[in-house]
Amino acid sequence: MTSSPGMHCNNVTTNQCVKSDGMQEKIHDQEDVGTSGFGSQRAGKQLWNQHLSADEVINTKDEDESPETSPRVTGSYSDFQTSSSKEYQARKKVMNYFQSKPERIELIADVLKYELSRAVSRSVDSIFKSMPLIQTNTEGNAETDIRLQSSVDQDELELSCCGNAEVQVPDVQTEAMSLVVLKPRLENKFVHHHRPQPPILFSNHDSALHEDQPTERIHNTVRQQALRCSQDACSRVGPAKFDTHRNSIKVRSKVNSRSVRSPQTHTAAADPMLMESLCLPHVKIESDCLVKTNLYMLNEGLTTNHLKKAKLMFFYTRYPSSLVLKMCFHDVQFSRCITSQLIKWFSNFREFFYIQMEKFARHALIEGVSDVRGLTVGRQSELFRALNMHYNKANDFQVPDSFLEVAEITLREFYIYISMGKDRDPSWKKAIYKVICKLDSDVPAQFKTRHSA
DNA sequence: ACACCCCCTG
DNA sequence: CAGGGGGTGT
Repeated sequence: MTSSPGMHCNNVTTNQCVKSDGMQEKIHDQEDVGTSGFGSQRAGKQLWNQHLSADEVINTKDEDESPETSPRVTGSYSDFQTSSSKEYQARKKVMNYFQSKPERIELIADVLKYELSRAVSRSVDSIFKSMPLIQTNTEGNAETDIRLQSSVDQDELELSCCGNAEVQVPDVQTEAMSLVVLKPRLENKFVHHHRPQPPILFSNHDSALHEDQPTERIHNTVRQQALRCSQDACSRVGPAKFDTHRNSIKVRSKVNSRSVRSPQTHTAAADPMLMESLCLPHVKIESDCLVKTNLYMLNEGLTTNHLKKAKLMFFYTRYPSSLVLKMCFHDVQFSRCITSQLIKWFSNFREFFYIQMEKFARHALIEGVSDVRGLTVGRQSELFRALNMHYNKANDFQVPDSFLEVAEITLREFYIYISMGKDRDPSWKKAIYKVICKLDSDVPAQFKTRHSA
């Protein structure tokens, strides 16, 4: 009962911060956009309380019923000091009284033990509840006051019971703050499109976090996440992926990936073994959820959504470089196998593309088209419909004009070569490929942002 | 040796 | 779309 509670508090708090930050990416599809911060906060608290053990529920109740230790909405640090001072004076009188009654010393000792135990429990809980709000909520609303008061309370506790005032909350807050602040701003490319851009729901976590998401929602969702993890995110990945050894590795690779955050590692913070050692049931649940969510966010395999995205990319690039692929699929843990698979996909796309071109070129020759200028590829053309059906089956993506131009050029190339009888050369298509590969255009940034990756 | 591509096949 | 063979370039 010396420094270990304080250390635990700190580690737990750090875990919580990393966790809430790490969860951000899959948050927004689970939140009602119209939910106010306060309402959301309340909902989160309710969910959070469902994780409390019976003892903790009792403590929470006591907290509400004990005015001398309960944080007040309108309270301030000076108020706290004043009340603390009064409390001390009162206790001093009581102690003086009991000094003359030795038989009651044991009783008062028990009472004090109970109070201390309760304060520790409540303080640990208050750290969890207050951290994200302390970081970023600059508005002096009631919620903030409550959280700050809890923080002060907790700080006081650690100063008195841990004897090591340097490790405390401010450092943890600073670290957590850095995680939030360092998150790169997302560019909202979609607003520039003249047509309601299809949501581009490509990948497993296409529901990426909106940049200016209120902290309350992040905070709140961490708790909801803890509840849902066994049904939702966890079900997206195979159960075999969660052995303890891999957990720490995957978490670290997540942090170090081209991901939201700074390259700093939080090994201790993300170490599930450490969190399990804390013997806090709700922390354990969230540690599992954190690990699984991280796995969930960094795919080890390509999904059908990745395939859809790749097909749409084909409208811009027929021969994507590895770099482009990595930029557009940075939610995937790249390996030789993944790269090969992506390359193979585009190879298959090209194959279909060229087959269609050859087919329609020959068809045009048979139909007696005598001038290449008569060969066009419009959006109403049969050729385009065939291509669109293959690469954009849902027809929810606005195919760029540049693709129509490339298709037209390709069709004419095939037509010319065939009409000249060059298709007798076994490698006659190579010359066409050489032309077409130079017609790639840049993949729009929206394919490279976290919204789509 | 390796990466990448095309072609063929199922 | 994936697997595999064969070709080409570095």
